[in-house]
Amino acid sequence: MADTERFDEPEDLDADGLPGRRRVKQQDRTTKTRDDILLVAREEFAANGLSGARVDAIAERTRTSKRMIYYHFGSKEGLYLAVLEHAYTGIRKVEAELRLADGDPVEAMRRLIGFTFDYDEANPDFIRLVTIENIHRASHMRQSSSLGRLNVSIIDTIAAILRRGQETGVFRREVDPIDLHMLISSFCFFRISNRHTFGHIFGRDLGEATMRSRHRVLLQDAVIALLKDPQPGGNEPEEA
Amino acid sequence: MADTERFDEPEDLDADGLPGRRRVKQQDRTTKTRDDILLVAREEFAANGLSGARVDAIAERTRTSKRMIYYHFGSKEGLYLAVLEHAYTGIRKVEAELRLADGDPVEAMRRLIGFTFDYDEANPDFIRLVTIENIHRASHMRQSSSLGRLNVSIIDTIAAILRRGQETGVFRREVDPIDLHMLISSFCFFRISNRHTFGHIFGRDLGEATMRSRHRVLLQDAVIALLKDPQPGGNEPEEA
DNA sequence: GACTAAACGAACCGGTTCGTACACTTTTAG
DNA sequence: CTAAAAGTGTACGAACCGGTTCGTTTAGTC
Repeated sequence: MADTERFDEPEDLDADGLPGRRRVKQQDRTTKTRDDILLVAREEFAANGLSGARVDAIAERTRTSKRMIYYHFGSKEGLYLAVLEHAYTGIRKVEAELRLADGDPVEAMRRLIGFTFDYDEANPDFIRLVTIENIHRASHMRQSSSLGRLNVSIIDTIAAILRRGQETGVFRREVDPIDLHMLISSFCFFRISNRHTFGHIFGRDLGEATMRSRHRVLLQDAVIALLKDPQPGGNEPEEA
Repeated sequence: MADTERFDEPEDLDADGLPGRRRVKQQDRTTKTRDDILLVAREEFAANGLSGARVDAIAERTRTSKRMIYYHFGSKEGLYLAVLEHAYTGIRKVEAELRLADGDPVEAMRRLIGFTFDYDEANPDFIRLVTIENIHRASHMRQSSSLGRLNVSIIDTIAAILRRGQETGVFRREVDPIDLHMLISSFCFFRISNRHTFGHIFGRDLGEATMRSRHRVLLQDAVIALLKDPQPGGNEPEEA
């Protein structure tokens, strides 16, 4: 016993009054080990998917052993979930640091789009993890309490920019912030997630720098054009 | 022998001069068997990914046996590739039937977007297969000769609409047709591919009908607004 | 009816993979 | 200092799974 039931969080912040200065070192080392495993596991899961990933392969590339993976994370799925949570926590933290409340709404919106674009570009592993989780119909994500708690500040940021733009009069169309976030995200995400099939079919390397900057501006322009457009959505005639 | 090297296409159109009318029935049955396997395999692969899919599971749900899968397709990967080719052939065929050359460019563009939107919505399994193939970095796709031959008529269609719009003067911006296709596709694709994670995080059911039609119009409006917009792409100031 | 080749089924094999038992060391608490 | 608790490595088991072997049935040909 004491072998199982260890995973799922540190939980050992000296409960009693005494400081337990000694414990810090151990705690520190444990965190290091966990993080080391987490990093390698992220790569492995991102590269091969959940069932494609090999626990042994992860263990080999870690400075610890497979035994430790099960000690800390309980199971392959437990490890996967931890990786997923870790990745999401990462982006949420960065998103929360966005400070775009002031200044020209158009410029702020361009910035925000540029940020999302760059983040996805810089974090293909995160994109892959999300993709994989979708293949599994977000079933692991749903089991996670920590992922449920995370609030998504980027929506508030978008909403704020939108409101200011409407007050100023530059944005003449009302758009749901989440819808807009989806419009932005989808393009940024797709560029990374589908780069291989899309690139192959159309004979393009989506990683190329010139294309990257062209796409970045394209998305920004499209969103701005949409927001400035007064037209409340035209009808298309039904099937001829 | 004669056991391997059977897969990869019918190839048995009576080589000699004799008609071989009888053969038709047999050929027919073979096609039925193959298609039966292909259908079940598509579901299994779409549901569980390449390594997650179980050949035994596919065999069980087929009216034939595992033996037949290997008889017809050679290997698990061979089967997967066949499924992928089949799926791509499907959409290419439908795309080629689009007739949008005439009429109002704006209306034609709305139609085209609506078509892509609806196709993705109606074929989640296809979306999943593409997703899975991207996880594997399109490595199987690259091995396929049949997928290389397929030309993508939708790009020509887009280009034609764009040209007409520019001639008419309604479209004031020049956009690369493939870029535009990507902008359209990404949104339609994302709505399906990421519906689970996105839905969970934002507490939304992306399958809901009201949201579906709202998103459909949103994308159409965004693209049209972009195309009408004369501005050749504004700069965003660098990091403050 | 005799013959051939394709279509098929059951049982099986060998390698892989997740997870664990056991034995051992290190750290922390009293 | 001592005992409990936490951390660690090795080696292995049991299930699983892709792929094959071998033999049988069916369809078509002469």
